[in-house]
Amino acid sequence: MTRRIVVGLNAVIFAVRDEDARVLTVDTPAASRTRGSAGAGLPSLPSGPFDPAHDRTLELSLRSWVRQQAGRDLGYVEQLYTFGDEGRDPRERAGGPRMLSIAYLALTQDLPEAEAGGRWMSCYQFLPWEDRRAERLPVLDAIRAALWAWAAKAGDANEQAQRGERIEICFGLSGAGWDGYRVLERYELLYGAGLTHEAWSDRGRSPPRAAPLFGKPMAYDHRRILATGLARLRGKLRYRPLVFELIEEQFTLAQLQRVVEALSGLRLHKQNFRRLVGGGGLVEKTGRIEKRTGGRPAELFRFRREVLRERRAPGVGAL
Amino acid sequence: MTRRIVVGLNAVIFAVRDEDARVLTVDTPAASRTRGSAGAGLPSLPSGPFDPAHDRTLELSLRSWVRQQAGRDLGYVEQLYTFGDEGRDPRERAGGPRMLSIAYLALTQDLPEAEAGGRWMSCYQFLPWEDRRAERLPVLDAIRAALWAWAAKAGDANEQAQRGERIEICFGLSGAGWDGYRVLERYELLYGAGLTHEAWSDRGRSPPRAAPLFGKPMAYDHRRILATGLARLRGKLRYRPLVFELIEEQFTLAQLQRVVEALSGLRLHKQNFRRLVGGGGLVEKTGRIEKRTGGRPAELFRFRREVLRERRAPGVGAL
DNA sequence: CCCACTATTGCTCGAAATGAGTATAAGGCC
DNA sequence: GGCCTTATACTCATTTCGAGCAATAGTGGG
Repeated sequence: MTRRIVVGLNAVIFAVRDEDARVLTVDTPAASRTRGSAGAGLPSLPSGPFDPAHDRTLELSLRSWVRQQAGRDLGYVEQLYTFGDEGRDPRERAGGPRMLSIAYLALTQDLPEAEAGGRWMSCYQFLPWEDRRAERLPVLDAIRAALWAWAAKAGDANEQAQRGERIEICFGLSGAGWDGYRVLERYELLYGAGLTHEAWSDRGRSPPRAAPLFGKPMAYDHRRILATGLARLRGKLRYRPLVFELIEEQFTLAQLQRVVEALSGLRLHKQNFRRLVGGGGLVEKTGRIEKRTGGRPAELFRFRREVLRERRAPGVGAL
Repeated sequence: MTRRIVVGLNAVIFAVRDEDARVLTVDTPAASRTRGSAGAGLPSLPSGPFDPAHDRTLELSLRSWVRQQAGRDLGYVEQLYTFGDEGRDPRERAGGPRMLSIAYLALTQDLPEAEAGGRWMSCYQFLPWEDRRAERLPVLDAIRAALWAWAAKAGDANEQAQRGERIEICFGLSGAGWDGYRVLERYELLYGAGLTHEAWSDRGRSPPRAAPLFGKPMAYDHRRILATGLARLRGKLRYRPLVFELIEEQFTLAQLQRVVEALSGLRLHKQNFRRLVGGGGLVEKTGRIEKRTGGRPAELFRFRREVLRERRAPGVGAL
């Protein structure tokens, strides 16, 4: 009845560079590696303790240890989700305390080359199926094949149909098409179908030979947390001007578009994007010009703050 | 460093009856009343302990004590937010443990007359400015007046402008109009302006005489949690078919519309609503007829599950 | 049986947003 | 200058959205 609870804070910190959505990772301390993946130094999300004696609020606590570890202040921060399933951290097993993690989403624009073993890695190494900017994505075909095989293995016809429906909705095979927002649902579907490393290592087993496993694994349930963060970010991009937290103060429309594409994992129609952000009042000209475009020089824009008063849902909607 | 943490679970349980959005409340145990409001038996949200020794997941924990207290199973449940600010629970003060609350949103359709002191209360008793179904809302004028007075009291002109902008955005005075989603922002603005009971009682003070205070108070920070829940519900209504968790299996379009109106706090154009849900494939005819309408009998509809495959964001969008 | 009343249902119409395409402008580079 | 590249300006058909008009099918009163 009086098992101890330890509360940790996790941060999913996003940045964009070189047309790539990146997340800050750290090396997992060897002492706390998961069993099934022992020896593999898996990346994990930055995390720190919540100290109930000193931290006045959860967010301040997060900001303070990130400042200490990364040597810089976070800009935009919002709470994501609290993860508390039994067994999500192997340190619980040996009669240890129950581990809760409160995850936060954070956005930053310049990438400080992180100290203390931190590394900026592309999100899409961990969730490769989420990047649909390329014309053809071989990994998606492989995933679909593996998922259909899993659906076919279901016990009764009813469950087969249910699995099929989930696959269609999650991976955009039905009339609705691909929904960039369903990042977490897709990860959980793959996990449930035994198509991620974590699905096996969490149960202390090693995957069957020749089993297809998709994406690089992370330690603990951190890939799930990353998926939660990316889903939230993509969702909110539609109706809040979050992009501007991730880009310099002045930018060309092409730069802005590339950042949005990197985050949404989709290619956008250039002229319509320009109409959307320009006509929608989301950005305004600065009058200055950027010449290093390779073609015609581009005008520099900045975020137009007044849009917050004018539009109900100022974002790059309809991804 | 080793202050104890107690984790509690809160539930914001919504239901709709008599064209009114209701939330399940319980009487606050006298032992743990807040100082400033001592004597007033304030309603609070149902809450229960999270027992790290026995509860495998947070959601199962929530479901189990709700089942015990209310004698029934919850349907739709989703995690809302984790509240952990110092001082949000007066039990922390006497050197007690740090209190964290993980809040959940739950939806249910039939209202069991709750046992154990539970009562279904209209949300809009606590957040009266959120119900804009009536033509003219005196409370809104009073709120605006009080907020402008607060803005005028700001130190420098810069802060005055900032306050003014927040007021305009939150209360729909600018071009963007009213955004039903910003429930929490509005509550926090009022709280910050000292226009709620809790703003004073949290600091152990009593409000100045003749200070306008809006909405019924709840215990602790539960009104903030309620606002968080209502915001989430309204937001999600737009792109997920959550309404159907709150209504009987078969319903007329007018009934459905009244439920949506109760939740969104807005009046909707009848014919367009019908087009939205019918044409959008969200509902389908059952063939049966409801005669007790007072006018022309109405057809009965049901939720059309296939819409999940067909549309990316099946909801009653654009409230 | 006709009529007033009520609420449902079907339809129209213009404004606005959306998706996709064509054309033109302004740099660098050979 | 001619060519390549990218930015920017317009066009056009389609869909969606907001708002109103009209017809329909019941009830209850005289």
